[in-house]
Amino acid sequence: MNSDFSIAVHCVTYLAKKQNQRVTSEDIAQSVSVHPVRLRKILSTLRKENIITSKEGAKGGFSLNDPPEHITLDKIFKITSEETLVPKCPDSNENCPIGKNLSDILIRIFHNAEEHFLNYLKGVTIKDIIDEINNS
Amino acid sequence: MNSDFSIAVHCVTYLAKKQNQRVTSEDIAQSVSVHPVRLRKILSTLRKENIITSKEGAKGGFSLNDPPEHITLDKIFKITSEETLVPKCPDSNENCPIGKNLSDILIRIFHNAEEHFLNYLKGVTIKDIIDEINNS
DNA sequence: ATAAACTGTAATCATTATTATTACATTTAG
DNA sequence: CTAAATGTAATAATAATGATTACAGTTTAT
Repeated sequence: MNSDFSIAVHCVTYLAKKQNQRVTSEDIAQSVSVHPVRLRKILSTLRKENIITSKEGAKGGFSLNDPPEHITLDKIFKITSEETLVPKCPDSNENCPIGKNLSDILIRIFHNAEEHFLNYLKGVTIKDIIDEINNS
Repeated sequence: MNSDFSIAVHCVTYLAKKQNQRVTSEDIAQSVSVHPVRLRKILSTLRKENIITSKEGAKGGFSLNDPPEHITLDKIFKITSEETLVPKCPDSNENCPIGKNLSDILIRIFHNAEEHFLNYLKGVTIKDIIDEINNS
């Protein structure tokens, strides 16, 4: 798994803290310690999923669409990292009854496990994170 | 995440199918399509956790310790892949209140999410997998 | 209308993680 | 004593991730 998810959460949290302001990728990059181009790629997917809005050009930047208490982590996880929990299986031997079927079976099992995982993340909002930050 | 977990499940399932026989890493490698040395490394960790027994030397090999219905996937996952769900966070800016705290908070959240994930895997045994293979 | 400050994105390079392979020590059966 | 195994370290090859460069397009302000 790459770190797109945690970077995305960082971005959204950052934007939530600066609600009603427009923030540049350069600015966010300062906080996350990640190259602005990479951030823009991640922010771009968040935009396509209507989590944030971007504005090009001078005085442009990014801003949150919804209040932090409405943004749950499962959504961000789905956008950035869906399916990454499902393990890669080596392409096992087609002539072996175990190898032949195991991959499909494991994928199914992991799908279910991932749902339990996401279900927990659904209960955590960006506001929860901000509250935790404020209390620490 | 690497594919150690799915390889380990494959190995254990294979050994379960050949209960009371001793199987070589070469033999398992045929089914999994993975290099025997890599298998032995993974099998070695399973041995240390008492999932399987190995015997060196001629006529040596690997065998299962317990009946398949007693082996749950969460155990195998813990052995091979514990903590791999917790996202890597870039070392973010210490001078930024968000960056400073977010990493710890995310790690905590993911710990909890992983528990839900494992809890589901705890309900799946190697016997379940064998049954699925037999029915397909 | 043009310069400056942005986003959007493709392409390349560097780094890291994963996997395969080689080599060899050790153990055991026959 | 030899052949067939495991155990494991070291190296090499491949794949994934991440940083950087380059540049096109958009918008603001002068």
